Amino acid sequence: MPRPGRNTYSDQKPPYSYISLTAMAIQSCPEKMLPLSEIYKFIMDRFPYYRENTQRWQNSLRHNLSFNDCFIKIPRRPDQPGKGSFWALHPSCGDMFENGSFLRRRKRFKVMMMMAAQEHLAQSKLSDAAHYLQQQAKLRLSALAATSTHLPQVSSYNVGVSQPSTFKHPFTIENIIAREYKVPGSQSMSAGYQLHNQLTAAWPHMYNTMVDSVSPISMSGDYGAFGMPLKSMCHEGQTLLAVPVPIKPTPTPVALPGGLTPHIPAFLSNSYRSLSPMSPQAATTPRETHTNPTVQSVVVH
DNA sequence: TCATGTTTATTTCTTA
DNA sequence: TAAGAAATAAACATGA
Repeated sequence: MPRPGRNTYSDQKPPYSYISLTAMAIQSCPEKMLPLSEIYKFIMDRFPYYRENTQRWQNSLRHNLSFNDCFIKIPRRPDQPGKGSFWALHPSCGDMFENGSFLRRRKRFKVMMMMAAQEHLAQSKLSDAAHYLQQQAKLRLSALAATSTHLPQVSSYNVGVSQPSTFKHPFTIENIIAREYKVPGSQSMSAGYQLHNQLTAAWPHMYNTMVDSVSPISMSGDYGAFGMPLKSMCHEGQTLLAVPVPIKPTPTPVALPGGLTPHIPAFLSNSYRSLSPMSPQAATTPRETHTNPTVQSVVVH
C-alpha cells in the first residue's frame, strides 16, 4: 500500500474502475462475498482518495453493483442478521480485466437467458418458452457443477505449482487478489468454488437438491436454478447465460495520467509485474485467452 | 431515518 | 467520428 504523499492514491484517483475496486474487495475476503458496507470499508481503507466525497462514489458503486451482471446479490441467511445482502462475483467474470486494464474492461459482462429465450421464441413460434427455460436451467446446473469443480485448478497458479492444461491467464481478478490475501484453507479456492459453497451454505435445501438431481426445475416461484431466490441471481429481464464477448488484445499496461509510474497497491503489485514484458507470464502467455475466448467460457448454465 | 438497492438519464472518456 | 464503457447524478422503493 502506498504511503500518503504526492503521486500516491492520497491525492490521485486510483486507476481502477468501480467495478474492479468492488471485485478486489470481494475477492479479498475468504468467503468471496461482502456486504456493501464492507466493500466501502475495503476501498476507503486502501485508497485514501475515496475517503472523500463518499456519497458520490458510493452511489456510483451501488449503481455498478446493480447494473453489472458480474456482481450477484446473495441474500443473508436467517442466522446472519444485518442490513443488506452480500455481494459476490459471478463465477464466469474472472477474466473481465484480462487486457491488463483495471479502468476499462474488455467487454461488459452480460448475463442473458431471457434474451436467449426471446430469440428462441422469435425463431420458433411453436416452441414452449417455459420448457425452453427449464432446459436452460438444467444446462446451467450442469455447467455450474462443472465450473465449481474445475475452477480451483485455476488458482493453482497462486500456490506456485506448474501450470495445468487449464491454466488461466494470471491477470484475472481472482489471481490479482489471491496472492496477497491468501487465507489459510482458502487460498486455492476460486470465486466459483467459493460461490458454490456460499450457495450451498445459504440455501442448502435448494442448492444441493438441484445439483444432485437433475430433476425438472421449476422456473416459477421464488427460487431459480441456482437454488437462489431468482431475484438475487438475475435482474428482471436478464438471463443467466454468461456471455463475455471476445476482445482484442490491449497489451500496454495501465499508465497513470501524466505518465506517472503507477503506484501499485501491495495487493496488486504482483499482477502488475506480470504485465512486464520481462515477466515470465507475460512472455509465455501471449494472450492465449484471445483465442480462447471468453466465448469458450460462454457459460450455458 | 438511514442504509441499501434499482433504475433512468446524462456526461465523459476510450477505442476502433 | 461513432460506439461502448464508465462515471455521475438523481429519483424512488424497501427494509432494518
